[in-house]
Amino acid sequence: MPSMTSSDSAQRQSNHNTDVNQLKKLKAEPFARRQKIEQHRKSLPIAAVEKVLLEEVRNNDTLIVVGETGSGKTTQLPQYLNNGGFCRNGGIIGITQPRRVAAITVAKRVAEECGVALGQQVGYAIRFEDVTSRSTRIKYMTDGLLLREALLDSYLSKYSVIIVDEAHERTVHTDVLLGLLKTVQKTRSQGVSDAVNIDHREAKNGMLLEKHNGSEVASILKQCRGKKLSPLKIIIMSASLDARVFSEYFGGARAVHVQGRQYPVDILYTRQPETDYIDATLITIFQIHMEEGPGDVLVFLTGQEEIESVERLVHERLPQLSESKRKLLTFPIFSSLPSEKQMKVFMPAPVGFRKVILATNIAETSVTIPGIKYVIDPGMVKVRTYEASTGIEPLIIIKTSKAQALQRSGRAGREGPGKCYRLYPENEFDKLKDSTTPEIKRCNLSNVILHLKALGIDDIIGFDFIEQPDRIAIIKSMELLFLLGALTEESKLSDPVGQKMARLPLDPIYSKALIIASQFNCLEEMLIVVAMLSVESIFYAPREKLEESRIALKSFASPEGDHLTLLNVYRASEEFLQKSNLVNSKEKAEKNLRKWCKENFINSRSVKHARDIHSQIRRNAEQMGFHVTSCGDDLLPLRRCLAASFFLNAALKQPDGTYRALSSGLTVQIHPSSVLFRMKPDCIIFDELVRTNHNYIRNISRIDYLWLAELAPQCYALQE
DNA sequence: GAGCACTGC
Repeated sequence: MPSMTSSDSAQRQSNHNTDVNQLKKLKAEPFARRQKIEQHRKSLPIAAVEKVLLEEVRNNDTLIVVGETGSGKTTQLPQYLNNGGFCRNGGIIGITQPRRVAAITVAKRVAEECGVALGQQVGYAIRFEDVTSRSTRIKYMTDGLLLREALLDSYLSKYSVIIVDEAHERTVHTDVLLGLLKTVQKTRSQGVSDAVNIDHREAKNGMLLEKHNGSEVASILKQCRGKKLSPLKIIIMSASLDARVFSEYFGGARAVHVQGRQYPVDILYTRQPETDYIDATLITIFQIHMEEGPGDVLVFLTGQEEIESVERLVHERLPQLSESKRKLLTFPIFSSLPSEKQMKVFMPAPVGFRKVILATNIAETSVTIPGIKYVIDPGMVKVRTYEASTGIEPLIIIKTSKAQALQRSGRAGREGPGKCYRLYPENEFDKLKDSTTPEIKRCNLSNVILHLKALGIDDIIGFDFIEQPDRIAIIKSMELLFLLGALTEESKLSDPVGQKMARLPLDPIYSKALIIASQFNCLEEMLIVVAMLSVESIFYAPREKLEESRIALKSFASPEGDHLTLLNVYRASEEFLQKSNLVNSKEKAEKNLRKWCKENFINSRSVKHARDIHSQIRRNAEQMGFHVTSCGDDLLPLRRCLAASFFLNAALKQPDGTYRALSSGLTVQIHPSSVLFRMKPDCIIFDELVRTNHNYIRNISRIDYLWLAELAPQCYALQE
């Protein structure tokens, strides 16, 4: 699957200025192609109900659209609304997606269907990338991005319609957005009288913004005071057959069902429950290979370890088959797999060969692999959970939900009729939960709370969520925010600390670290550390090259800990890139950087991501008036700032070499990947606590015990 | 002396 690069986006941005050329190109476009697009649009199931849909949207403020895969709802409905006059008076139709790739690919498709250049009437916006312009009327975006926009414009006043797509996935962002939209819709329909009440908060946000963006804020304020806000239309789109939850949440909103277009998939169950689903998976793979016609196989497993062991077992058993039957190739895919290896699943198998794709959940929604005819679903999934009492978020393996099983089997019917092998008996299916527990019920809520508070929503427990999060989880997260100084004793967002933390797109602890660092002249360094902590693992150590990777790591290692080590890695990569830039083109320099990363056992995707985050938060920090200064060679202030922000994650060495986490009282161990694994300093702070065989802490720095009482007196007092 | 699903700002 083609991935976006920043150079792509730069090119697209420059396209905005070449309308004339675009027009010429469009005029020259073959008539046949346009006709083909029109034909395709008319053939979609949703086309049959275009008039009904427009009528329903005109007559109702909120509408639920239930459409299965292939209905065309995501690409067509916004076009219908645009043609139906819903963008009159300059209103924008916003469509939110849970994933970035979806926002990009759908926007591209719709721009093509409309015959316009991407970024003009049709565009998209995701983090780090805004491909929209003043003329954009249909805007695809991630739901998280719209939530961010709401912090600057709490009425979402530029949108006439907001469509929340894939609402059935129930991500945290979707759930918070639904709650917000409900409030915004109410306020906007009440019009100008109530708007005045919120002006106070607008003004407060405005204060923060004025330094860099006074005109934008002024215009929002003017909009709110001067004119009556137009009502907001909300459309919730879901693929789940049960629209009731959404309908009830929006006061009995009407629901329209749109036919999907999928090929039939035969569902096969086992007669008996399987005791070992890995073994059952293997048997099924070979059964399909020996007995079924051509077509590739997609197997859903829970994680990297399972994928690698199934792959090994398949190759062990393959030689037992007759030579003509050995034409079977396996391809693993999971998110942490380097992208060049991920790409391989998209390549067609050589003639006569059958591809077996061993995938995690990534193949459920995030990537669509062509050629799949058979799906093997053992019915298990690995999910992150949240323990409010300890704050740990352990990963556990559980049974899938019915909705998930349906989603998986649907992967076999995209190009023709298919088969799905569920490795459990049919009566087990009936016992599965209808849908997956919404993320908001199993995650840390500190960011959600910070966000809602910044939107002026103070009563979190009383907030009208579509599904209420755990009361205890809310209270725990509020406690954390209070200890970080983001909330006052009255649970109000503090000014300026809480206000500033809410504006940064980071974990609250990281935001706090930036605020403290700005006061101790080491913001330059902290911006790098926080960016590096925000991405997936920076180092990778393939089993076969363990020793080599260890030597590579040593050249960056700091005796003070992992935070300074990450700083060293970032600086080394920057230095390499700058030197390379002097003698190479930008593309060549980036390619060289990837090579440098590989040689040093560093994940180049993570470094790229960290650089993007770094430039974003650096800009944010400057906009908020922070002084980005460096502490130079003396990194003591940086370590003190780490202690002052990560004080809740402090741990003390015990006589047996394990550590005691001070706030939770848990016994923890330094993860073997840490540079401090052997050093074992007396007092440390850590970034993260993960539970596997032990309670492991990761990303650790040595600190002085006395700093805790000095820098976090709200938590620690010196004992006599 | 270890292995962590997937997203997102």
